[in-house]
Amino acid sequence: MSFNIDPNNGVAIYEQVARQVKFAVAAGGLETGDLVPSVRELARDLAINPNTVARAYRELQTDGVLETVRGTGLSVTRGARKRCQGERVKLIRQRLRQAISEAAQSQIAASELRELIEEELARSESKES
Amino acid sequence: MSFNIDPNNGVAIYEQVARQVKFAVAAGGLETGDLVPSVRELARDLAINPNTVARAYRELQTDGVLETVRGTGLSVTRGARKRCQGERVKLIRQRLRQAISEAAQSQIAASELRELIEEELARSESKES
Amino acid sequence: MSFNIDPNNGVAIYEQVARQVKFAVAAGGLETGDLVPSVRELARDLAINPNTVARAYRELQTDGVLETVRGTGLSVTRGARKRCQGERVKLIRQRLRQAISEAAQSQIAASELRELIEEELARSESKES
Amino acid sequence: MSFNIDPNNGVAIYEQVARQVKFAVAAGGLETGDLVPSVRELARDLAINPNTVARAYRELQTDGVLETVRGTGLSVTRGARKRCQGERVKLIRQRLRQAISEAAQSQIAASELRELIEEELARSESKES
DNA sequence: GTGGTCTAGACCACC
DNA sequence: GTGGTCTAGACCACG
Repeated sequence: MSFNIDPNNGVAIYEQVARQVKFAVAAGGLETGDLVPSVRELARDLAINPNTVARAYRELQTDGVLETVRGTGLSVTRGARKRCQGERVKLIRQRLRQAISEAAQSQIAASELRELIEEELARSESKES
Repeated sequence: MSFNIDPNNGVAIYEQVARQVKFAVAAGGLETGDLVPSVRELARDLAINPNTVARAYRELQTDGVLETVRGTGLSVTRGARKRCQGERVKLIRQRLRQAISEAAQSQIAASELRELIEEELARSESKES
Repeated sequence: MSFNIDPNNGVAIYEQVARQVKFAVAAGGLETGDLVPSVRELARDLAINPNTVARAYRELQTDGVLETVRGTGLSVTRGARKRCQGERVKLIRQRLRQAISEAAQSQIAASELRELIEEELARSESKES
Repeated sequence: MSFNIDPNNGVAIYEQVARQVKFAVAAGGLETGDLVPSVRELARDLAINPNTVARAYRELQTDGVLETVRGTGLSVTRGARKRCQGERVKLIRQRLRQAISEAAQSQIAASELRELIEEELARSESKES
């Protein structure tokens, strides 16, 4: 359950946090009743402001993924896993669809698109390592 | 050269305008020396704020796609087509980079990502035909 | 559409703001497409922090009551009125549920509770007239 | 003297405990000189934090309902019953008044309010059984 | 001008 | 210790 935040990828930080919690729930890393890291702890770990974490957690509450346990923390709800599982791939599909649509508008063929994604994959892998 | 604007697709309106001009140039719909519609006219046609069109045209001037013709309007520059054709790929790269970054956060491996893009490509092709 | 805020009535300020907007929509004081006061303006008028207003408006967006009009402001959505009229009852239901739960803890029977509510209804009616 | 705790009804748990002790005293379930369960025992029975019970008992001491008996525990004071009897209905009245006031703001008529409370009563009864 | 995001720091109730 | 709320002030993109 180690999150990584990219502050410059266009997606709001609180949104990145919320997503990664959802993905952890979907993957089983967080199960029903588990407590998520405290606002302050996660903020410290990710080197971001506690309010930003709080906002992510608030969003997860309204999405029915987390619920408060008074004076204790925030725990994963019963139906959370099911709710989260759909989202993982769905999000990426959306992005890819957008990219493909824009590529089509620019008259870029599928073969060229495949080359581009291979180049970008290679680029990101070299960056990670 | 009929543009369509989607005010809620996440992309800034001025950006959508600028792109579609660039695509028109890249595709040959607008050739060297052609005049683009006046700010007021295009704003009226697209039902958007003239400032927004002005900003798009300003961006296109900065990018060397358009140039002012004194007392006449804005025309497509000589090197514009070539320049726009390169831009074409740049935007897609950006999108793909974003998708890859998000996929990594969702713990989606490169192989799975390749599968997804193949699925989405197939999907878009079937939709076109 | 004049709001009044009571900072010490136990209900969060942002919640009071959100409710009063909802009630205004439900009552027809704000119609589809109307722009709500800007974050800064309302904050000034109510003498509260702009972030607090922003939070109320954000809640109203996730509730589907408001939507952003880029660079312009926030407008009332199409289905908002209907949605708000439903919310109206929902809020009261919540309150009643709370009262019933407390009554049960005090071992107050349903019949006694009915009597109490009749008394209080009579009391409020006499007060109004 | 079996208490029931609803951790999500908006009322603080220690407050729920304190109230139910008061109601037990008012109803005669606890008489002058009776010892209340120890902090640890009650905490175990209700599956809540001992600190929470301790806080409830502290409040009851401040309210003059309980007093310490050295080396023994906490016992019900002499004047406690009379003191507690007034409170039972008072709290519910407060809640109902609040609900009625909010209903009025939302333009919900008395008749509709009666329907709502009947529905909620039915709902809570079905839930109990 | 508009909303959106983030940071910083404070206070509160609750466990 | 926990989350919830509020304030203050900054920066950004957009129209």
